[in-house]
Amino acid sequence: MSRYNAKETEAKWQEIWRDRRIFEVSEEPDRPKYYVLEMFPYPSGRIHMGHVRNYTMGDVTARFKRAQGFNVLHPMGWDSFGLPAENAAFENKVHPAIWTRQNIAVMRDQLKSMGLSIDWSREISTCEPEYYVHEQKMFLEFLAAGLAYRKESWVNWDPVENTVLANEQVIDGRGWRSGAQVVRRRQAQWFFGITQFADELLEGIEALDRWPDKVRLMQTNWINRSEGARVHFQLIGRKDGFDVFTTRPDTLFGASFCALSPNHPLALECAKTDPALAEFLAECGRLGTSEAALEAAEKCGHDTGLTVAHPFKDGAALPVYVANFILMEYGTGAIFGCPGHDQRDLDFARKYALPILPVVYPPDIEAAGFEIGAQAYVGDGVLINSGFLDGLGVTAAIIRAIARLEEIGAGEGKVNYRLRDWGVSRQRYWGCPVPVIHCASCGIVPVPEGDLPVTLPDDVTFDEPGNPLDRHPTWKHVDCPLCGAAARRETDTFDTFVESSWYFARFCAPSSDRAFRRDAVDYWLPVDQYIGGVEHAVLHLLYARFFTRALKRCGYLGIDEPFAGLFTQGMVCHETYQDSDGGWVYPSQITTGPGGQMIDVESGLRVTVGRSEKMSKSRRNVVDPAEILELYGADSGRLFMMSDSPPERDLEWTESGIDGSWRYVNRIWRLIAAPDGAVAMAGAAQPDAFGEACVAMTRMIHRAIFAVTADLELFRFNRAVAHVRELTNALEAFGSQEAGHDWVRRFGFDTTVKLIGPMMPHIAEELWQRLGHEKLLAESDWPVADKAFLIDETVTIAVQVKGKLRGTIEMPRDAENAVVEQAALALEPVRRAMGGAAPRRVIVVTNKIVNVVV
RNA sequence: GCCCCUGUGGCGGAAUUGGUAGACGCGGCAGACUCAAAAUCUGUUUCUCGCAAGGGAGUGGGGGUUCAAGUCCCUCCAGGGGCACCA
Repeated sequence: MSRYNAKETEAKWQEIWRDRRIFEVSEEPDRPKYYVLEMFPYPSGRIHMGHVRNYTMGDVTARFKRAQGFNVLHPMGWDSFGLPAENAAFENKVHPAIWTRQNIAVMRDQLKSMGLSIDWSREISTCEPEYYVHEQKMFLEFLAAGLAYRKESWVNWDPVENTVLANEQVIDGRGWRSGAQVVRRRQAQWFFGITQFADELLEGIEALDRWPDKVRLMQTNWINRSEGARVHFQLIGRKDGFDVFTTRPDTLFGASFCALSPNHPLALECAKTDPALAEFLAECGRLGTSEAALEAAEKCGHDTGLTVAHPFKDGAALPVYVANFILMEYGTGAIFGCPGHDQRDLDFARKYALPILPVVYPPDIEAAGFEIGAQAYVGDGVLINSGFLDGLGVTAAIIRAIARLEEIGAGEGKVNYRLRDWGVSRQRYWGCPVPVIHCASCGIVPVPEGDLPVTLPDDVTFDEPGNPLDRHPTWKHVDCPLCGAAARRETDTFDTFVESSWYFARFCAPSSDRAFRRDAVDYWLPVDQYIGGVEHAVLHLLYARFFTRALKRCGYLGIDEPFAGLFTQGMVCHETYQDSDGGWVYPSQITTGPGGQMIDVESGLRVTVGRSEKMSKSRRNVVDPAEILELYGADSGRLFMMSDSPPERDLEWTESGIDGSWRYVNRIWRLIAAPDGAVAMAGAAQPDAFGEACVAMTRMIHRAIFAVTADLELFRFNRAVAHVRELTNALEAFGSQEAGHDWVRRFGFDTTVKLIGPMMPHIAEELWQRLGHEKLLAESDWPVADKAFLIDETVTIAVQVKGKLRGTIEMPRDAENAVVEQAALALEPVRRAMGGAAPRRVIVVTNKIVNVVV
C-alpha cells in the first residue's frame, strides 16, 4: 500500500472540479438557495493563516449545505483599493495597479490550492473600472437623494506629506511616515448620511438573531441613542443664543453655567475680540485630535463674559464658559452644567467657584439635610428647588420639563446619537474617484452618466508628497458639463469601506452591465452566512447595513439587511520567540536543542519563548500557509483549522497540531484504501440480520451522522472533527467476522468519507472513487441518521449516594422507577456508602441517574 | 471609569444545557516491530493517600440555591475585548 500522496491527489481533484464546473451556479427559483460568503481579502501579496481559517470555515459550510441539497452561492473577490498599494508604489517604484494585480494572481492560485468550492466565474476586483463604475453611479443617486453631501470637517493634516491622514496613521500626534506634528484643519469632505438611518439601524439589530450578541451589542453602543431635550438659551444683551442637548432637562433648575466647545461658532466669534480666549482655543487645538490626548488633558474652561437667560427662572442669568471637554461633534457642541447631578459639572463648578444647587434628593433621605459633597448625585429621587417640578420623580419631571420647554418655545424633546455621518473622502490616489466636477459658476456638478466611469490616470508618481491626482498636470482640468467653462475635477477618492459595502450583492450577477440584476439579487440575497473577523464588527458591518438600506431607497435592492447570519472567527496565534538581543525570530528558524531548549537553527543560540499572540509580521510569529500546503497538503491544513479550538475563539498554531492532522489523513487513508477485512460492493443490499457487534457498529455510525450534522449546522467544527475521529477509531477497532460485517464496514466507510468531505474534500473524493462510486462526492447527498439506531435498548444509569457517584447499573431503557431503585440499592458500593442507614429519599431520573439521600 | 466575554488535566478543548467531569486531539510514560531510527501499532496518563482492595479532593477563590452545580444566584480575583470627557 502506497503512502497517501496529498499533492498529486489534491491537484487531480481540483482539476476535475474545475473542468466539470461543479461549483458554478445559477438561479434556480424552485430550489432552496444558500449564500455563503467570507469577507473578501485585501490582496496584500500572499494569503496568511487567518485567511486559511476564514475560507476553510466558509468552504466547510458551503460543501455541507450543497450536500444537503441547497443551491449554494460561494463566490470570491478582491478588496483591491487601498493604501498599501500606494506604499508599495512609494517603496518599490511599482504602479499600484500592477502591484495589486500581481498580488491577486498569486493569492488566487494559493486559494485555489486550498480546494475551495468557489464559483470562480464570479470573481470580482474592486479596483477595476467595471466594478467601481457602478459605485460612481450609486454615489450620484445618493447625491440626488440627499444621502451624500459635502461639508467642512476636521481632518488630520500632515504638513510635510501635504496630505490628510487617517486616524490610524497618526501615532502620538505625529504622522506615521513623516514624523511631523499633525495639525487639525478644516476641509470640505464628502459624507454619507448614515445618521438618517440611525433609528432603523438600531432597531434592525433586534432582528439579527443569527448574529453574535457581542457584535449586536457593539453596534448598539456605537449608535448610542440617547433621549433628552434640546434647550435654547438666549444670550442676554444680544438677539441670538445657542442650543444645548441634555438627557436631564429635569435638572434645569440646578443649572449654574453653560459651556461651549472650543470649536463652537460662538466661541470662535468671541475669540476675535478676546485675546486670552483666543489663546485658550489655540491651546485646545494643540492638544491634538486623538481622544486619548483629550482624555489625559485636565478639564478647564474660560469665561467668555457672556451670560444667558435661564429658560424657566425669570431674571436668572448663567455665565457662559468655553470648556475643553465639550465635543463639537456630539449633540450641539454646547451644554448646560448642573453641578449637583453630574460629576463633571461638579468638578468644573468647584474649580471656578460656581453655585451648586441640589434639585433632586434621594429617596429615604431628609430633603432638608441633603447636600452635595464630593460626589454628584446622579440617581433617581424627588425634585426640589425646582418650581413647577417640585415633588415629581425624575422620569415624570423630564416629561414635564420637556412639555414646558415646548410650551414656551424654548426647546423640545430630542433624540441624540453618538453615530456620526460617514466621511468617505480620502485624499488618495488608489481609490474610486468621486465623480463630480467643481465649477465656479455652477457649483458641484455630477459627472454625466455617459462619461462614467471616471478612471484614474496611469501616469502618476509617488515620490513626492501630496495627492497624485491633485498634482497631475491635466487630469483634474475639465470643462463644466453644464456651462462649458473651465472647471476642476474632484480629486478625492472614496474610503475603501465603500467598495466593501455592496460587493456581496454584486456577486449575484457580477458581469451585469447594471450594478445588480434584480432577479439575481432577489433570488440570492440576503447572504445566509457571512464569516469574518470580529475587527469588522462595527465599521464594515454597519456601513454595509446602511448601504443596503440606501440602495433600497434608490430602488436597487429589495432588502434591508445584507447578512442574515454572521459568524465572527477568532484569530490565529503562535508562540513568540526572541533572541538575547530582544529581536524577534521566525518559528521556522527555531528548533529544539539539547536539553529541550529552543535554539536558533543558524546561530545555535538560545531563544526565549514568549506567550502566544496573534500572528503578525512585526513579531515574526508567522507560519506561511504556502509552506504548510506544500508540505502537508490542503486537507491536513484545513483539518487542523477545524480541530480543537472552537471557531469563535483564538486558535493556537502548533507544529504538533498540524502533525496530528497529517497523521489522521494517513490513518483514514490506510483504514479505507487498504481495509483490514472485507468490504461489501457499493450498492450491495443490506443483510436481513446482524450480529451484536454489527448492530453496535451501525448504531455508532448513525450516532456519528447525527452528531456531525448537528455540529456543522451550529458551527461547532471542533466537535464535528472529534465525532468523526471517534467514528474512525470505532471502525479501526471493528474486527467482527459476523454475518453482514462487510456490509457494515462498507456503510461505515461510505459514511466516514461523506462526513469528512466538507473538511477534507480531496482525500474524501479520492476515497469515494476508490470505494467504487461513479458520481463525485461533491455531487452526492449528505447522509441522514436513522433515528431508530440512535436509541439504545439498554442504558447505563449512574447511582449516587448523597450526590456522590458510587456505581452504575445497566438497565433496559425506560425501566420502572421502582425496579431501577431496587437495583441501585442492591449495589455493593452503594450499600457500603449508606453505612447501614435506611434511605430517606431516593430520586430516580428515568434513564439517567439515581440519587440516594440518607 | 462604564459595558461585555472568558477562566475545566502538563496543553488545546468536550460535557445531551441542572444529572457518571475530562470526549476528541496534542504532549508524556511504558511496551511491540526494527541491527537501529523514522513511520506504525498496543497500553497508560486529573491530582492525592495506599503494596493492593479501596478512599479522599477536584472545573479561578469564597459564599448560596438544589436530592444533585463546570452549568443557576451573590461576591471577589485574574485574563481578554469594546467604548471612553457622549452632555
